[in-house]
Amino acid sequence: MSQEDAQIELETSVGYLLKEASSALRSAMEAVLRPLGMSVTHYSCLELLAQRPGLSNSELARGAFVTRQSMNVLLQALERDGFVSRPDQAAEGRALPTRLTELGRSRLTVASAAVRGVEDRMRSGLDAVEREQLRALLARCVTALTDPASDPAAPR
Amino acid sequence: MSQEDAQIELETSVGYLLKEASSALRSAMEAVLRPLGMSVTHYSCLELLAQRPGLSNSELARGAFVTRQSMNVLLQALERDGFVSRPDQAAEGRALPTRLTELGRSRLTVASAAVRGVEDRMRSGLDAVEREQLRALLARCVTALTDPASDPAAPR
DNA sequence: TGACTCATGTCAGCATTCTGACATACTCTC
DNA sequence: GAGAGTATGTCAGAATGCTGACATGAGTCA
Repeated sequence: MSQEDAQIELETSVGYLLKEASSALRSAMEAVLRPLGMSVTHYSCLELLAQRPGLSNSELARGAFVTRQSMNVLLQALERDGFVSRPDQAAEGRALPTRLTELGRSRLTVASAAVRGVEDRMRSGLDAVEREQLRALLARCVTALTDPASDPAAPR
Repeated sequence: MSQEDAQIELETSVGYLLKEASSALRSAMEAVLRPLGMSVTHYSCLELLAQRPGLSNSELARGAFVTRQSMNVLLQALERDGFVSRPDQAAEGRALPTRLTELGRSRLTVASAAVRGVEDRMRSGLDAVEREQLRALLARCVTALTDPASDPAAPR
C-alpha cells in the first residue's frame, strides 16, 4: 500500500515530529551500541556518571528519564559486571554515591565515541546557528511542558 | 545533593535535549490519557487510523514507531474492546486493512482533545515562525539519521 | 520530643516492547 | 514455471520499564 501520500496532519504536528526524531535517534544509538554489548540506558547511565561522578541512584534515574526502580536494577547489573561501584552504606542520608570503575570508564570511552558519531550525523546538515536554535527551541518546549506555572490543569 | 550545578556537556547536547523533550511530552500525554484509560501507544494507533483509514498492522507499527509484533498485540486488544475492526481475511496480499468503529471514534475524540491541549501547552511559548523553524530543524535531523546516503557506516 | 513531610533504596508483580522464528502472499527474474 | 527476495501476520519467549509497597533517614514545625 501507499505509505507516502495522504499526510493530513501528522507530519505537521510538532509532537509527532519530536517523537519521530527521538525514535530515529534511539534506533541509531542502539545500532552502534549493540555491537558493543551495551543498551542506550546502559550508556546513558555511564555517561552521566562520567560527567557527574557521585550521582545517586535517584539522580541517575532522573537524568536518564527512567524511574528510580528501573535505574536500581540497571545499577545492580552494572555493579555486578564491575562497571560501577557503590559504597555499602551511606555516609549521610540514604543516597549512595555511585562512581565509575576503571573498567567502566574504558568501556564508556568506546561507546561515547560511537554515540558522538551518531549525534554528529544527526546534526550534519545543521550549522552552528541552527544547532543553537534547535537547542533553544527544544529547551523552551521542555520548560513549557514541565513548568507547573504554565499548566492550567495543575494550579495546586 | 545538588542537581542544578555542574552541567558540563549534557545540557548542551542536542541529543540529550531531544530525549528530554520527548520524555516530557510523553509524560504529559500519559498524564492526560490515564484518566481516560488510554495509553500513548493506544492513542497513537487510533489517531493514525482516524487520519488514514485502512492502514495495515505493519503500517500502523511504522507510524507509531514500534515493531509490528507490538502493534499486533495492541490491535488484538483494541479489536477485543471494540475500538477497531479488521476483516478476517485479506482481500489481497496479507495486509488486513484496519478501521475505527464508532466506539473507537468517539473515544478518540475525547483523547484527541486532551492531547491537543498538551501540544498547545508545549508550543505555548513559540510563535508561528518558531514552530515552523522547529519543525524544519527536526525534520532535517530525522532525514540525516534515516537517509542511508548520509550514513558513512552503511554503504552496503 | 513527637508528628508530619519528603526523598531515597529496594523488593515484588505486572505491563509493555522487543527479538527470534515460521508460514503465507506478492513481485521480479531467469 | 521455478527460484529468490521482500513484505506481512502471528506465535512464543526474553528483556525492559513501570506501578505499588515498605522501610529508612533527614528536615520542619508545633
